[in-house]
Amino acid sequence: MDEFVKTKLNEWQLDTLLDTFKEQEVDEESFLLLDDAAMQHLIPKIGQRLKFQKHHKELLQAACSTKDQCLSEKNVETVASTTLLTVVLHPEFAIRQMLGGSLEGRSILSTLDEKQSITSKERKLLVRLLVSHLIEKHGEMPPSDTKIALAMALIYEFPCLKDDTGSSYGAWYTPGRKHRPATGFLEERLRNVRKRMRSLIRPRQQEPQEDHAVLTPDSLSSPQNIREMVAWLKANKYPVSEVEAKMKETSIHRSKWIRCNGSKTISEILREFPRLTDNPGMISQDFQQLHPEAAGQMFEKWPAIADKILKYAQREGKINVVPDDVTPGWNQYSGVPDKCG
DNA sequence: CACGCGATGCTTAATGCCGC
DNA sequence: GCGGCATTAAGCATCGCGTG
Repeated sequence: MDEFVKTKLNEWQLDTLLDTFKEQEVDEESFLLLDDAAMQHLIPKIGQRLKFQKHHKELLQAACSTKDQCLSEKNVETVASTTLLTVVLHPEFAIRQMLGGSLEGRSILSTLDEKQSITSKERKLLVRLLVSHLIEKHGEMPPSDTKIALAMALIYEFPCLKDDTGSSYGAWYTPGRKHRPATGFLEERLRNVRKRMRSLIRPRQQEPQEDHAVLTPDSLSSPQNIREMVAWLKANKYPVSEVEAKMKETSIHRSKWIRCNGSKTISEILREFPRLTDNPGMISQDFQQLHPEAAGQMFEKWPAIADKILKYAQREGKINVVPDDVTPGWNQYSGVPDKCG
């Protein structure tokens, strides 16, 4: 333990923790890197821990806001121990790595490096890439600390992206206060992503009957008939013509079943309807039944939208991996594009 | 009660698509 | 290429909920 840690603990009236910090060899560098898990380990008493967390957070924020001053004075060494932490604290927010993973990201990186500025179009793209990464790592509702960390990491990496708000990153993320919601490019993008996700899910959950109130194959069949057909389909792969006919008749039932109580995993779906994958054309037949007006477009645009669907499925935990190359013949997970393959 | 935070809805601007 | 239309995103305001 060094002088910095002693001073801080005394300052924060948490000197009873001195022994623990000394025992755990917490020095200035590791002090600044302490995360929630480490704090929990070091400070088992909740009251003390909360006080510590509060002061620790303030210290980090103060360090960041003074960073620019420090940089302008070329006092790099001072900066190293106080402001680099914002990036080190959240190693997943290595901005260059995050952007370097895509062609557009690399283009933005070179623009920022060369011109020290970006256009509004590039800024939007940058926000999309960062938020996509954020959602991938932390879900749709990342805590505000995480969003602050991302914004801080961004302006640390590219000081030209600083704004004239007090924090220098307020344009990218500003936590909510005084009855005002959080804002900033990152927050706004997150909000839009959430809005779109929910609008995709909600109508299906709320109005499954209304959607297909028209006469459709299985609206003409009794529930008993449907159950019988589903049971038959579980046990029989042949004759193919009969499988296709029964799959067609049960398409609406299947769609409702998949969507009821949230949604099903792919393995659940395939357990209930194994013919979806082992009989080519069944999924596209379902889609044709459910959305006849869009089936053609779906087929034509499949290569472009497959990747989006897979990424969404991965994020929702429906599948574990996303193949690099989604070809029209792909049917490893659900057989969705089997019309093509 | 004040505050932080997220949800929602609205307006406006930007962008994409399509037919000519 | 251009104009009209539809869709999407950004920005803002308001509301509700949980917490201290």
